[in-house]
Amino acid sequence: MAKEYNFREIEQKWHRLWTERQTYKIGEDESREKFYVLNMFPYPSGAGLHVGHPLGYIASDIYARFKRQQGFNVLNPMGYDAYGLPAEQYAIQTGQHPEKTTFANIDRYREQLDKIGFSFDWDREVRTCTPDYYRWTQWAFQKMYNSYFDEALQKAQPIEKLVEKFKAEGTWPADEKAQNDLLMNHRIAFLGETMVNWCPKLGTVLANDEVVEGVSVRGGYPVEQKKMRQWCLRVSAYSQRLLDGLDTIDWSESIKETQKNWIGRSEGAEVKICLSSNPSPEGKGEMKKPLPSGGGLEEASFTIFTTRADTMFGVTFFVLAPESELVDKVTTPDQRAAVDEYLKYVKSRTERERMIDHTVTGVFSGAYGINPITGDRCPIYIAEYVLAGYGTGAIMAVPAHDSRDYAFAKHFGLPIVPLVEGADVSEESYDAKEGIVINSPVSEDKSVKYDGESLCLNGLSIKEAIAETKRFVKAHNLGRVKVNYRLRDAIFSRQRYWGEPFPVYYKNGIPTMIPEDCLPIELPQVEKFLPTETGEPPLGNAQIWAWDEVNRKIVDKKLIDEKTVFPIELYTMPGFAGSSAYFLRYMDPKNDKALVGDDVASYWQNVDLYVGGSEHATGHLIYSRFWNKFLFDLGVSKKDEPFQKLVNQGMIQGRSNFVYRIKDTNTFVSLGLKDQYDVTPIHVDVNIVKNDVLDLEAFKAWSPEYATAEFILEDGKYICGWAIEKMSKSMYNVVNPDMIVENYGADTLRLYEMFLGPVEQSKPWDTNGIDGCFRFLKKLWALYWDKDGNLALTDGEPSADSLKTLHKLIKKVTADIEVFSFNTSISAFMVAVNELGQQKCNSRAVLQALPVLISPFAPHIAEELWEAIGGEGSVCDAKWPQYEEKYLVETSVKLGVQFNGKVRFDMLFPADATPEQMIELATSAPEAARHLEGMQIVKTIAIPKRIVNIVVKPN
RNA sequence: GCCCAGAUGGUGGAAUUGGUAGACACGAGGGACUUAAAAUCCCUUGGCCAGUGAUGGCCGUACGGGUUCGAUUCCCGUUCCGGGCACCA
Repeated sequence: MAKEYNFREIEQKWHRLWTERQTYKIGEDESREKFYVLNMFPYPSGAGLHVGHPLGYIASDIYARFKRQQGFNVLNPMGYDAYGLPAEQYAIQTGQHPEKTTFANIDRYREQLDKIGFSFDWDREVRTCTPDYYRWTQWAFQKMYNSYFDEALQKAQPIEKLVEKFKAEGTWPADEKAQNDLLMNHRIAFLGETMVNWCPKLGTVLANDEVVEGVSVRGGYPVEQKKMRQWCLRVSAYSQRLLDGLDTIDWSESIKETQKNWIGRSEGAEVKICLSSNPSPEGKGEMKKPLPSGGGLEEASFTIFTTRADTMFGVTFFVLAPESELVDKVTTPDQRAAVDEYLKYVKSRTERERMIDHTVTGVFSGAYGINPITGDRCPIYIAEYVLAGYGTGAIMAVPAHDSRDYAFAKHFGLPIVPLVEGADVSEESYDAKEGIVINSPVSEDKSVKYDGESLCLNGLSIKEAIAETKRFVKAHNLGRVKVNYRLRDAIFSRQRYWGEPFPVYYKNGIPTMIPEDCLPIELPQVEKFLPTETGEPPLGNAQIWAWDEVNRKIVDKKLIDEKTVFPIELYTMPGFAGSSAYFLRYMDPKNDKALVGDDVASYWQNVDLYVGGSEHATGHLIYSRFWNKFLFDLGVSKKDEPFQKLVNQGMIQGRSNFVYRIKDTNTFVSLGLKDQYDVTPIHVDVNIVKNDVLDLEAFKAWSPEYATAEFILEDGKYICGWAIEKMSKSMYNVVNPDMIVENYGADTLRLYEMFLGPVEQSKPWDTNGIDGCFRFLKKLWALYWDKDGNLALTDGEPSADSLKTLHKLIKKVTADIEVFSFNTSISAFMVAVNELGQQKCNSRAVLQALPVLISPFAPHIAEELWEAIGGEGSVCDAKWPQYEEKYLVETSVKLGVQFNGKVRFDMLFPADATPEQMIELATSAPEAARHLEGMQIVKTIAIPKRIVNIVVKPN
């Protein structure tokens, strides 16, 4: 009896031995080069792992094991993102305390992860909800509170430096409240009264990336705008560095693009527009003199932002955002009623309506502004298509070259002046930034002179015209060059229970940091942790939640006297707080003196390879880059960018199966025959379907409703229909990795997840092909044993074929792992194992290399074989083999010969043939003679080692 | 609307980055072993045409053009699917 591949026994054995021997425990080792592999850690949700979760973990584990075998000291940790909305929502849905569910879920995750055989160093596990971890989240927050962003240095600085600066400038106020307000405008973590995304259903505010199309990402509940006092992080200060950093890291173009869009840098000009003091439409020419400077100007002017400075000559009106403070100032008495009515209308519209419905609305303010370049007097409108939150909340409208301005001008019958040669603006605007400028100015007297110079852009390209206008505006003090970013500050408070408490108390309303050495401030136990629609924070229910300044501890709220005992912040931090610097904590998870020790941080530097989903592009991946840059400014983190290379694993979609019930019966008809009946498709659990064939007995047992089901079969089988859908319980298409491990083993699961296709690509989970991977492992296994179950290796000289197979494999796999092409590596293994089987190879020299090569993919079987052949230690530490070219040399090269691209045949050339010899051989070959008959050779081309082309034409 | 990525057999996907398209796997069909099943092994498998056959020919990488001796690959245009941003001036 040949020895059977008993994966259960093997996998259990090695899980035990790995734990006993601490195979995956690693430390800092200066003698070896470090490599840091990291997965985005999971939210321990209640449903447990499905087959989509391990995809990225398997990919990174393969790479980590590979790097380790290449001699690197590899850090490959895992932990849990346990605070935040998902964990809390699950607790709420199941009516349990989040602490209980979170820890139960973590245990379940751990159990599932352990079955798959990852090389995680579990001694380094972090959980964001444990006090020894979130102590450093609170610590970082306090550092941010005590820092400001120095624009000139482009880095964070201690807030004291800013105080010094204000004092030196003489702008430091005497009043403590004013001092506090002033600093609050500069702190990186600050308390701000801003419009926030308020989600009543979730009972909390949300960050911009947590809201899509006016509804919450989590749950899909409506979100409204509300002015609230909230903690914020000044992420926007880092806009330029976040943008610049993208050029230094190895991320996919699409995710960099997403971040660039999100940061939304636009370079433009701010131009000061004076109000026309002349109420009559005949007020022309009044500004044909340099702008007055100083006194009185502020009241009579506003500033617009534009990226198209070249279009100053085409301005025919100005527009203010309805929320702009200017609206009130400019509105004339006779337009007051109309404006008020319009503002009322705008207010009645939800964010969502405004986003979806783009009909043109607006109202004339009654006021006029003077275009400083042409001196023209243009009406000022108020319209909701201009946003208060971006730029200055005011624009100059150029209908000829902006589609929104165009629509507005058409609607209100305003003039449209084209400025680009050949642009036809009779039907639509010409928005492209290409062309030659005209009408700028139309005539010389339409351009205002400043210090004897007037602007003329005619004949310039648009690009040149933008630059020239910016220069002019700057030179004559009409405005300034300005860069705007779309990226907004992150709202950092949540009116929720399950998050890090803020280490802050309020002393007479002024936020004050709890001393650093008193951290962490632990989350208090409360009975009622549910959020409220009104936004009352659950921490308000905590009784022991006041700060005693003298005794430096948390005390009962009843003791609050506003003298030495003060209320503590009731909000908690959002989910992204804990996930923003966890990669640093893994380096030194047990350090109770620092987030990470300086030596340790210097050794591990940053993450070399980060693997996770692209859905975090505008959330976690922005926040953690920001957070890390801040810590870098502090000197805690050693690299400006936290994640050098990023691989985005694709989503695993569900593949649902359907049965077809004939209407009003309990009879089900197979896929191929369903069109002959009136049927209703019904989702059926994919776990009772194999290769789209329904297990009839299992189906009857699945639900009492189907116990008496009858079937119309085709070829004796019931074939199910299928569709690709989201993997979800309600579609009955969730595949649990435990079942795969149970039936095929972890090694097969690992192989199959990788074999499914490129890691980066989204694809449906389709168990149909899993047998192929299982068969491969059985064949690999069979190479090592003879009929009696004894090791079949011999020490004889391996055959040239076997050596070639082996070295081809080493070459291919080494190259493929390096570029994350795991599906093609596995294909190469399958080819190699088939070849070795056919060669009846039992040479030790060849077969001892295979366990090493396969171990990143299938570590359990690799360990077992490695042990069986007497390998030393764990296969994890076995040296990755090198291939040798000499075994790969072809004795002859098979080449295609083409005649005029139409006729071709294969022939063998000697490997060392020169191009000339190849041509000679090709043209004199008997096969060639047939094709060359009656033909004239026009041209011969020899591509070294590849192909000979002979171009012919009829004689 | 703007930006990014993509489209290859019945299916998942390969293709040394311009050089024999369809590796590998699944599924399907045929065969061997077996009382039978499972397991295992072997053969066929992009389409069409001709031939008893070995084989030969034509078409074929979403569609239409182009560059090239040669294009799945490069260029231009079109269609479709996915992702991001979106009254961002």
